Amino acid sequence: MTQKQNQKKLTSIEKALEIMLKFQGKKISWGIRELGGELGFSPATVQRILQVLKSYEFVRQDPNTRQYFIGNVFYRFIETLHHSNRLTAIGRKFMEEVTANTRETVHLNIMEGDLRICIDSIESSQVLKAGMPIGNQSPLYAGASAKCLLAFSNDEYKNEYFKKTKLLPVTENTIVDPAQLKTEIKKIKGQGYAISLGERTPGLGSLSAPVFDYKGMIQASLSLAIPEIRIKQKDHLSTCIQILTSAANKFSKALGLAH
Amino acid sequence: MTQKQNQKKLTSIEKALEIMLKFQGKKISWGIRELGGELGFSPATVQRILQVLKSYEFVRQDPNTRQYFIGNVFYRFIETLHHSNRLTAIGRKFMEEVTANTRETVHLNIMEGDLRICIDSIESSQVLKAGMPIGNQSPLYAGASAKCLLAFSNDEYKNEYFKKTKLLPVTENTIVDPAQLKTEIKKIKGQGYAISLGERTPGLGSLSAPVFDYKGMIQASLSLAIPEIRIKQKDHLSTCIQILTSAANKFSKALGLAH
DNA sequence: AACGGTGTTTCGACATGTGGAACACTTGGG
DNA sequence: CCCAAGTGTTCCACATGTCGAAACACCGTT
Repeated sequence: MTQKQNQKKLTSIEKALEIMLKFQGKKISWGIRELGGELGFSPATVQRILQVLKSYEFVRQDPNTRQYFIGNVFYRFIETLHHSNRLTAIGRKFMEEVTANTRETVHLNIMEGDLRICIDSIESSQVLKAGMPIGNQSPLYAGASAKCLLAFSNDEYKNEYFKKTKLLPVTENTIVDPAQLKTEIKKIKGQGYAISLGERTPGLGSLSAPVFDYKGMIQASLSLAIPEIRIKQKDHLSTCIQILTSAANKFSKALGLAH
Repeated sequence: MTQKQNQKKLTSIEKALEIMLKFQGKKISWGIRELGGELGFSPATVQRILQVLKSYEFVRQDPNTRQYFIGNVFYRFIETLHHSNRLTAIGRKFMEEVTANTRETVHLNIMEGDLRICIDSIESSQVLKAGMPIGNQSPLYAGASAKCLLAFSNDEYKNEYFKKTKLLPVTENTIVDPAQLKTEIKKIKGQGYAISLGERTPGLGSLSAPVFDYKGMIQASLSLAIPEIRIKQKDHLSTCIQILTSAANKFSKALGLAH
C-alpha cells in the first residue's frame, strides 16, 4: 500500500522499501518519473532514495538506458534465506522421503503475501521429469501448490483474496471464473489435497498437500510435479497422493514439536 | 562501512540498509542491542527501524526467542534477480554447451563485494556429480571459481583485497598464506584459468575461466565442478580446460556484442 | 529548431528522526 | 526469594534531516 493508494504519509524508510518492492514482479526496470508516478513520490524524492539504494547495491542503473534494475546485493541473501528458514531445515527429510518413494520432483512452497513461492526442491531421478527453480512464483489461484495454500487459509483471508484478486489466465487451463475457483477451493479443502493439470505449465501436473503449524495455521504446501503422462496413470497417482499426504502430516507434526 | 566504522553520519535509509545487510552472512539472527552494538546505533533507533522492516516483511521476529531474522519478502526477489541479469540470459547457452560437452556441472559466478556468489548452474547428467545451489557464496580466496574472479580483477582491487582480507581456512586445503595466495593468483592470471582441489569442499575439484565485458573488465567466472576422481584423469581435465576456456571466450564476445 | 520527454540538482520551508533514560520483563545464580 | 544482568520496548525534548516545486542539462524525435 503506497502513499498514493491509501494517502497515509510514509516515512523515508517506508518510501525506500516501497521503491525496492517495485523491483520484484513483472516489470524489471524503472525510470525515476515512472516510479514517482506509480508511487506518488516526487522525482527528487525518488532520485535521492535511488542514489542511496544504488550506493548500497540494492539497485543498479544501466549506464546506457539509465533505467534502474534490482541490484546484485540481493544474491547475498539467498543462502541466508535458506539457512534461517526452519521450514526448509525441518522439511528436507520429508521431501527426500517423498521423492525417493514417488520418484517425482518435490517442492516446498510458501505463501508470500498473495503469491506462492517455491522455497526448496528436489528433482526427480527419472529421465522425464518436471520441476521449477527456487524462487519461482505464481498467484494463489494457479496450480495445485498455490491453490492448496489458498484452500487451507482461514476464511477471512480467503474472502479478502476473492474480493480483491483479478483472475488473469496463466495458461488456457487456468481457472478464471470466480464461482468455479471457489468451488474448486472448497473441494480441495474437503479432500485434503489439491491436483491440477496444466494450469501454470502445459503438460505438467501438480499434486499438493498442506503443512500446518502447531496452531493449525497453514505454513507451506508440499508438492509433486508430475509429467502429464504419469499423472494420468491411476495407480501412480493413488500412490503419490498417499505418500505425499502422509509426509505432509508428519511434517506438520514435526513443526509442532519444534515449536 | 557503518557509522561506527568510519564515523560518517548515516541517514535513516542508510541505517535501515546497514541493518538489512546484517541479515546475510554467518549470523542469522540478531537482538536489538546486539545490532545496536555492532552498528553503533542506539537501541531505540534499531527498534524503530526493525519495526518498519518487520511491517514490510524484510525481517521477521521469532515470537519465542524474540530474535530477528531475515524476512520472507526476499524470496520475491529471486525470480527477478534471475530475469533481469543479462549474464544469466546471455550465459545460459554457453553453460548448456559446456555441460553437454564435458558432462560436468557448470556454474556461473559473480563477484559481489568481496564474495563470490553462484548465480546460475546446470547439473551434470552423470551419476557421480558435484555442484552447489544458486546463492552459494564464498570468500574470493577459496576455490577456483572465486580465485579466478580475484585474479582477473584490476591491480587496485587486488592490492586492496590482499591488504584488508584475513585469510581464514574453509577446509584444510584452503590457501591461507598471503604470499602463497599472491603467487597462486599470479599463476592463474598467467595461464588464463584456475584449478583447485578441495579448497572449499573436500573431494571436489573446480575449474574456472574468466568472462569479461567489452572493456575487459571481469564480469563473471564460468566454472566446472568436477569430482576428484575425474579431475585427476589428465585427458578429461585437458578436454574440460579447452571446452571451458573456449566457451568463456565466446561468452565474453557475446557480452561485448550485447553492449 | 522545437517539443516532449528523461535524469539530476537546488534550497527554503517544514517535518521527521534521534537517543538517553526509563520501563517491563526474562533468565539464571546465589 | 532476591538480585543482577541482560533483553525488548517506549517516551519525548531536541536536533537535524527530508521534501518537492522549479529549474537545469540532456536526448531522441519530428
